Amino acid sequence: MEPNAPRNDRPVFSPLKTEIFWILLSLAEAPRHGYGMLAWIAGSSGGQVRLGTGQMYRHLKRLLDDGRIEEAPLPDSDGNTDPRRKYYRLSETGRRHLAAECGRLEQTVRLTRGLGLSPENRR
Amino acid sequence: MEPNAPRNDRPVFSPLKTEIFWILLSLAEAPRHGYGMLAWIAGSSGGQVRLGTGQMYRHLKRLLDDGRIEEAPLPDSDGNTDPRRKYYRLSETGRRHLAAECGRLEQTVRLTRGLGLSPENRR
DNA sequence: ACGGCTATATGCATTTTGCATATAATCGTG
DNA sequence: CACGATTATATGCAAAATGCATATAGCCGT
Repeated sequence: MEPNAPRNDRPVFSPLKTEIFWILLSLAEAPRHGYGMLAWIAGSSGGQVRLGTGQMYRHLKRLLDDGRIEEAPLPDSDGNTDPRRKYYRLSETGRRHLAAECGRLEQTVRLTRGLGLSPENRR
Repeated sequence: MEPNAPRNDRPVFSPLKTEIFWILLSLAEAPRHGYGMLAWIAGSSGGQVRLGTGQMYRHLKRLLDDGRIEEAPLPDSDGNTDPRRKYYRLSETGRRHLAAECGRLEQTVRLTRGLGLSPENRR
């Protein structure tokens, strides 16, 4: 084994870091704009996933470049009031990546449980 | 809401980044040394979690300082051959943190599934 | 018209990463 | 027993990512 082997051969669907996972997840239900995603993530994660606005918008830029999200038209639900809002949605690739990561998380949980880690001692 | 609020009030059991999770997980079964942990992680994650030796030993140092792992005596299983080997085990805190994170992952998976992400389209 | 929230974006010091490399001990094989 | 391959821990450094402050500006109620 050569633990220092280069890692640039990363597949497209490499493991997602927590923040990216949640950003994609915040778009699973419906298109949102950045600030709305921040609020959704704060709420849905119970405040545990913490993202500043700086990180959010930088990640959005990269996810757009990667083709994992794409700009979406203003939904009807939006009163169309604020011209600053930019809506995004998952691309097909982004949705698959999210599903793949969820599968990975499931496997990880199974492995962890199998090693005797109980759901007690939470928090 | 103030999405740019400071985040230094992080609780002790903040979400673990993937690499740290796997490092702790590699100690759940039995004490190991750094290089052994690398091999275990590469195997158990199916090669998906990639850690170089540099990251590993720097993380170990930090986890020791944090009190989430502690040095352990050489186990009998080890032929006691190599004096370079340093064994580590989970501290009680580390084990709780690992269990907590596993619970968090479970919740995340449930939420994700609830949003209609199917386990298909894996990889 | 003022203050507070919504919304996107940039600046910058600090930290973290990826990867190469250093150092050294063990082990198998000729 | 000398050698090369592998095991094992550790450091160096350029590049990237992060935390947090700040800039900019539109909305909304009073």
